[in-house]
Amino acid sequence: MFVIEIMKNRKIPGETVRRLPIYLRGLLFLKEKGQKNISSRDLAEFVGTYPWQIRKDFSYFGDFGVRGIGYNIEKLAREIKKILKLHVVQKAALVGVGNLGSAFLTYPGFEIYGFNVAAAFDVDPKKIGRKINNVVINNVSNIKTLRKRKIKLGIIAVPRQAAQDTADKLVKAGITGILNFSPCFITVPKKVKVITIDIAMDLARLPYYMPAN
Amino acid sequence: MFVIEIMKNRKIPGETVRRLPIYLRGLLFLKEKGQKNISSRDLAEFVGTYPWQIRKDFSYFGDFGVRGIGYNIEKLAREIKKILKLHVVQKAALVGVGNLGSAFLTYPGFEIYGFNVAAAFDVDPKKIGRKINNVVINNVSNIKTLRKRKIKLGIIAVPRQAAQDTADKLVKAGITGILNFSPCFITVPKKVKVITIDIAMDLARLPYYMPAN
DNA sequence: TACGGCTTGTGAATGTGAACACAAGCACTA
DNA sequence: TAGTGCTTGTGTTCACATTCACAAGCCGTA
Repeated sequence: MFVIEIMKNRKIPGETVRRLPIYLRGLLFLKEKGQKNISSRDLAEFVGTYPWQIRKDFSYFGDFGVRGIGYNIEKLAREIKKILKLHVVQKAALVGVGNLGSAFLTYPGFEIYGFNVAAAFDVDPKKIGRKINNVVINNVSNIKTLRKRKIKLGIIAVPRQAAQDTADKLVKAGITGILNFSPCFITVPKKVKVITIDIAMDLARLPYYMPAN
Repeated sequence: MFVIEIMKNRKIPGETVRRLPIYLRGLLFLKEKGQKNISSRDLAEFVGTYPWQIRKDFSYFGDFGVRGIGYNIEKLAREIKKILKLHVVQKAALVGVGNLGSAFLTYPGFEIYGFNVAAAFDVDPKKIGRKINNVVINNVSNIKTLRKRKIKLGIIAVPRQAAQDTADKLVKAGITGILNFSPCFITVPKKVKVITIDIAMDLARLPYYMPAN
């Protein structure tokens, strides 16, 4: 039997994928500070988890560390970016330029992951044509242009009652990933991945954990 | 042996608590529409989960349904609110009135869960004194007034480098629950519950699930 | 009161992820 | 080359969450 393990072919836990951006965020910060290497113990403390969790997570993708030394910060960040497909600039389209939507157009946090909010849409004629952070707000009827522009990522920040319709339009325009900020469940074809963030909903489970007085 | 089960005394899975606001959101919507009862099957389809999941989740807290009929929407919503301690108005304080923070002050979604953003703080003298949605923006140095006002819930929307300091101040002011929008891990005493939402981070795991082309 | 149709509530089985504990392996020193 | 100190990578164990399958129970009807 001459079996050579070319690739680690195990199934990746969803929880591991969820944590990768957390690690990346921490690593990029540490790299900025000029640090070269870090042990799983120190990284764990920094990002708020446990060393074994970190080592296990990385072990699904390859041997990124050096025994006795730890992980090379720059190399590890590069590897995670590759896994998450963030090694190329990811263009995203925003639909709904209300208070929340506007905030996203100027939000500085997207950049570190290599995101670029490259298009914005709204239905309000008063907003259309205006420019926020160098992005011109377009009429929603032009969503279909996303296909030509090869934008695959959509951000929904419209009122709830318009969310499903917006999702349908985005899917028709060739979007395959949606970040949904509307407080509702939306239905999409299986090939499209949706992540919903309901801001109030996360707040809503906080009191449960708080002492009565 | 005359043992009467007064309360269901089992340990509640964290995942169940995480889902309760989802159910509540759906139920309040259906109630608005005038619907009286709903089966676990229909509710599951509406909120994007499975009937057995819903039944199991509720079973930790009591017998809320009626066999053969389903759940009374109004009663169930009331029960969930009680479990989540949302049956009384929960006042929250916002720290950081930038683009994102301003959006929260006008965000309509908090209301349905019974939240009231009752105070806002910033460091920028230009913003202090201004009023957004009937809330006067206060100097951060006045955070300590939260204790007197019995506000127990804090929302952090400041730049990353100020996040930990803000959290410390909130804790000192008696806050016991924090919703953190800054893209970093913050350390607090064990009695304080923190939920961190990093908007870009959720976006960051989307490309992983998207087809290469 | 008995029966049929329907839906809940839940023990048990299955699946998934977290935590552990330790062998493997690198750097450095002598 | 052998030894020491340190940190990774991972098989195994343990804990938690999902899914199943079905008995229990309500309602309407006759």
